[in-house]
Amino acid sequence: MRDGAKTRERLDRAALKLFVEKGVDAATVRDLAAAAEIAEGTIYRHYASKDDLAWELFRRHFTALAQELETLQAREDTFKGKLETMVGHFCRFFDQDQVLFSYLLLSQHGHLQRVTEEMANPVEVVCRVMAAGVDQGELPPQDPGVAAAMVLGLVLQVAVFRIYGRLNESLTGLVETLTGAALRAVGAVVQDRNGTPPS
Amino acid sequence: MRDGAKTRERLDRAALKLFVEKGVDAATVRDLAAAAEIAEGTIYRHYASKDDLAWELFRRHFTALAQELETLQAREDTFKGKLETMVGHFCRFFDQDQVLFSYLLLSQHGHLQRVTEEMANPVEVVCRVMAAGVDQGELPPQDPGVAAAMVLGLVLQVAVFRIYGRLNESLTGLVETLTGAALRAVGAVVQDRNGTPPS
Amino acid sequence: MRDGAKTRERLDRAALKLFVEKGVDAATVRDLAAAAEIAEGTIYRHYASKDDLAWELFRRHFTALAQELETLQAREDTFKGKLETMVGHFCRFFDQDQVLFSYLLLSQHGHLQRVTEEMANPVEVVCRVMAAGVDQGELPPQDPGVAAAMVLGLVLQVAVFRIYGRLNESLTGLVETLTGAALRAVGAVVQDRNGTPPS
Amino acid sequence: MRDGAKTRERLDRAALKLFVEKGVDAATVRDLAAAAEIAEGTIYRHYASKDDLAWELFRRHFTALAQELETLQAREDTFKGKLETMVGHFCRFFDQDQVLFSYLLLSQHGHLQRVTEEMANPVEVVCRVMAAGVDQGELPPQDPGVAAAMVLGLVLQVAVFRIYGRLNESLTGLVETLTGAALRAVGAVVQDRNGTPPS
DNA sequence: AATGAATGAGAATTCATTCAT
DNA sequence: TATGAATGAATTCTCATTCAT
Repeated sequence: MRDGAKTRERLDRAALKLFVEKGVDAATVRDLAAAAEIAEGTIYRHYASKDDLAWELFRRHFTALAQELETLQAREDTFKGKLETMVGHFCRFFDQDQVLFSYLLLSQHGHLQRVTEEMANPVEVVCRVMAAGVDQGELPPQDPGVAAAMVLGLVLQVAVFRIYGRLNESLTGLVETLTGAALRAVGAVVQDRNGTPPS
Repeated sequence: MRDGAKTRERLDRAALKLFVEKGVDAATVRDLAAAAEIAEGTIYRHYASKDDLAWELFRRHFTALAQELETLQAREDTFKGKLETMVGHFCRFFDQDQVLFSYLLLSQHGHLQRVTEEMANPVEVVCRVMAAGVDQGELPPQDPGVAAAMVLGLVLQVAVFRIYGRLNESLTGLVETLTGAALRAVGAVVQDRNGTPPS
Repeated sequence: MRDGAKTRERLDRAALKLFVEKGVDAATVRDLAAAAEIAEGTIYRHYASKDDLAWELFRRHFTALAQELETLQAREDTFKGKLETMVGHFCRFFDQDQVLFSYLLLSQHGHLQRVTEEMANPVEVVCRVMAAGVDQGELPPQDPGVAAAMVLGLVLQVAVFRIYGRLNESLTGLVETLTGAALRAVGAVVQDRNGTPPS
Repeated sequence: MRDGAKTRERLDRAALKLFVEKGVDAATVRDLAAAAEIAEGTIYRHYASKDDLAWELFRRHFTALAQELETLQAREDTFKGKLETMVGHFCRFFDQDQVLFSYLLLSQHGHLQRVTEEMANPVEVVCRVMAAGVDQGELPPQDPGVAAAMVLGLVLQVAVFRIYGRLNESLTGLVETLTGAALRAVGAVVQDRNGTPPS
């Protein structure tokens, strides 16, 4: 029982790492077992299949991220507050567990078809925040979907640049920059470049 | 003698389509041959391997896109002009050949490791435009890499939303919105939401 | 768990037999698996490739033969003794395991390029015995390489005739004939046809 | 007609060379066409199949060699004369066209099954000369098959050593050595090492 | 006769999964 | 639970041969 949990934890981390390094398809069960230092057959004590492992890792953290974003944005009253806290969370998440963040980011296209409407979904959270911002008049009238895409892309592409070594700063250090840029992009503020509102 | 060029054209289109639909790994050589209505062996008269086909398709259009962007931005004198023309090109490209655009967008993570410095690279073009904008004082001082990531992400994520059906408008119809958002994000203009400069 | 050693043994014997019957190239992996009564994939748990299997089978027994010849010749003091014991060994080897002997004999040209200087080599053993015979004055002055070739050819071609059904006697029954002929060929004895030294 | 003959000649030489270098199975039709500087399809204007080409090259020269040996030995009256002329022919053949000789020598095991009794066969010629030598009392009583094998092996293995670089002399230079060794091996002479009969 | 693109059967190999221990 | 040898279906790739030009 104890051991089972530890074994599974080792497997999960090893899988995350290999899936990011080589891609889900290219990482073989043999690779996974070797990296987790367990036997190949043991994987099937914990997951029904390799695909199930990949999906389960995605689903688990994808929904967890959605729930975290949901909780955080709900605490804030203003659109600006919600956006700031969400951008901040993305950045901290990236810095705290780049492997996991990269997995969600890079493997999403292989999993998105299986994501159902019922599942907690970070993209939906962002969309809803945008729609609310427009509804509340905190944002100029616009397609909330477009706004969500722009904000999400703005942050995630910086993560991609970081992953590929085009950028070396921590994302946490860029929170203000990104938040400011996002707010300006969606027209939430008309202000100078630094993201600080005019006094 | 049979016409090799036409055969290859059929193969290229079929491969692009299948690679986008199922992913490079999941699309089998058998699938490709069936979709292109050629024999499996014929594929190997045109490409050394399935991977070579996937890579060659990526490389060819990735560098072509870079060259197009380069040509277009060079025609413009101002940062704003360069950005507008680049965003416009992305949007038109998407609307004209969504399959090809999707291939470049979704398969990039499987190919980026093989991209060398010598290759024409759309990301580099955007980065250089940003750096020049900062140098010329058209943009507030900032990390050009971060700026490039933000602009690129802003546009590409809208394309992703479009691909996954979250958005239904043509990207061409969003050119002004995206350009305005991008300009504001990097601090190139201080203005209202619509991207029209204050009179 | 299943017994890997037995599986491998079955595979080795089946491969040896098929390789001799049809040749390495003509024997398919499917043939091998069927003959060994294992699955095709199982072959790759024991050898990296069909070629590796063929080479490993060659290498293993080629060096073993060299070591046996070396041990045997070292026990003898005279050139004549060394030659007799080596010819005897070849003949007994043939009679005891014609499949294995045939494999070494018939497949050699496909493997000889991979034989390195470091590997124990039966041909080298024979060459060294010839050189020593000349050095010790037990043999008239002559090129030891030519002498080795003649002795080796004399014995091996009889094996070839046996394999192709031109001869039906056991090689063991020909040991004295072959030894005598070999000794006379290299000028080690001047005597009558039967290999018995003049009294 | 003219051209056809030249094309075929180029193909034959290229095939011989490649078959020796890589083996019949490993040499592809593409290789052959490239080496002969003709199109792949052209090969089938001259031979029904790759196997037919390999076999035809073997058969043609195998039987030619048999006929030459037959003619030469028939000119000689004594066993010794016959053996000398045959050994001489093998050696000259080797020196004049090593590629062709090597092809016959190294590819024989892949073709011997198709050799019929009716075909002129160099091995048979040697066997018949041996049998006649025993019948005429020029040779001590012995199995002519064994004698033929020994003589043949003695000469051919020297050729093998030459092919693999263990020997550097021309075979023609070894004719006397080989003839003497062969005669002594089969008991045709009782004499010194040099192959010169006692005066 | 010659060409070389296209074919497709068949080969080697991979690898997720099963199962005896 | 854990192991890792064995499985075999599926995959990639090869290459002798065909055939339209």
